[in-house]
Amino acid sequence: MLLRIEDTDRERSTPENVEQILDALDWLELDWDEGPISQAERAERHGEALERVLESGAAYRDAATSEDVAAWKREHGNSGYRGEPTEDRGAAVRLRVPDSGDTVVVDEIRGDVRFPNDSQDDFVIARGDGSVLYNFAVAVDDADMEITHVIRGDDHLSNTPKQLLVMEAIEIPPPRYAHLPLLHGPDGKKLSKRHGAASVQELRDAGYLPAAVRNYLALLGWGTQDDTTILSTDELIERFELSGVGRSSAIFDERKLRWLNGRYMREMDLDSYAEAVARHVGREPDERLTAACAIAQEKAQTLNEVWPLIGFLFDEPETDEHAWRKVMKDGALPLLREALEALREADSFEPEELETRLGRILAEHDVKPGKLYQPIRVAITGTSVSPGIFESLAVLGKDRSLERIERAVRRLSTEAADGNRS
RNA sequence: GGCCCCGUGGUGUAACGGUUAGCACGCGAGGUUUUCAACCUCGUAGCGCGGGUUCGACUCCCGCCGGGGCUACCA
Repeated sequence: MLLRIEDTDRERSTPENVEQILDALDWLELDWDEGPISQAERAERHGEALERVLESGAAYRDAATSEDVAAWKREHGNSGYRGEPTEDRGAAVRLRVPDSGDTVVVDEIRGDVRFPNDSQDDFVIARGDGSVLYNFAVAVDDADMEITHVIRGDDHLSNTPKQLLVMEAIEIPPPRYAHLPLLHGPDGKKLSKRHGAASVQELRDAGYLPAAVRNYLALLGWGTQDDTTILSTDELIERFELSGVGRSSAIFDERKLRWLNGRYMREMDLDSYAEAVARHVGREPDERLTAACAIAQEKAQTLNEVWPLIGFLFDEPETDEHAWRKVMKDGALPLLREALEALREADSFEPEELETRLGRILAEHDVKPGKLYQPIRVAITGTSVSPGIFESLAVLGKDRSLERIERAVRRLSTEAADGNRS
């Protein structure tokens, strides 16, 4: 099965444009091929095919401009435009569409879709300068490249009869067609590069995993009989059926993608996880990063969320003043001082020992865990949200932990003194 | 305007002539808990409308309404 990748965005394909699409395919870990025919060769074949249809009478030159056609339509109602053949070599070339009958698209997903020929214009297949237009070019390419399946967005369904008509004119057999439901943005309009929010590049930058994106996308417009949600790529390949694809368009829901991505993130093995995080934040994976990932893996739904959780282990954190004010009050200072002592005496600085030592303080004063742990958290991470407190301390290490808590104690003391004075 | 496609909760879907219309995300409540997540339990909400066909319609037919796509000497 040879499948043509079709950019559904209505832009002229520029090299940058194509580059982007190929990048996206690579990121999604999808295989692709440049195809058997070069760009130059294609142009040549288009020219040949054009000559052929002109000679056979399947197409003709017509001097009418688009304004002329519009005027013609106003006069003749909504039936398809038919032009007047001219000898003018500079005129555009139109394909002669039959006056009666239907052109029927046999679609693997939608069944037979009939398009009445009398409502179809004799459409332009080549400009006055001889360059061919999309609907003509793809039909010729499909034949030349021996494309067997054209699987593309629903927005191309109405183009298909034109392409079919072209293939009929140049006497080549059509490929099989399957028109997938379109993806819509939250605004209900078809998703395109303009939507940004859901382009593959955006998804990558937002920290989603290729496997999760593949899983999520497959579920838009398609589902298994038992409605399974989590499907590995192997399972996807195993279970996917074109015939099972739905017909209605789907709205892209990033919240569900987030959830799904979180599942994939949590199930990754630590090394791949650290590697993915490293690549995402532009660092080299090392032992420290791996240790950091180990304590954050349960908490992040996207790669973007990882660094905010572990950044404090690498750089001096900036203090979230809101969190500070919320946490550093009433009993915080004395508890923090005690914690400092307890931690100083710790020799292993393993999570278990830290929990024991700090737990003792809790028991002595009969305070809720949050009263002690939140101040420590803000002291060492700068924020009130972080991985588990014992793990965080352990990975940060004794010296740096003590240093940061000391600093917090100093600041608190100063603030208390200032408070008393005023 | 013309041609075409589509219509199950907020979202993605399952069931396709007979079910209390299932599942997942989200949302809400509770539990667990050192924060945030995660996790567990319970709950919330749907067959666009109107006619047929049928003993029986979400499922079949027609109409309407709604959404979308195409309608370039663009791709």
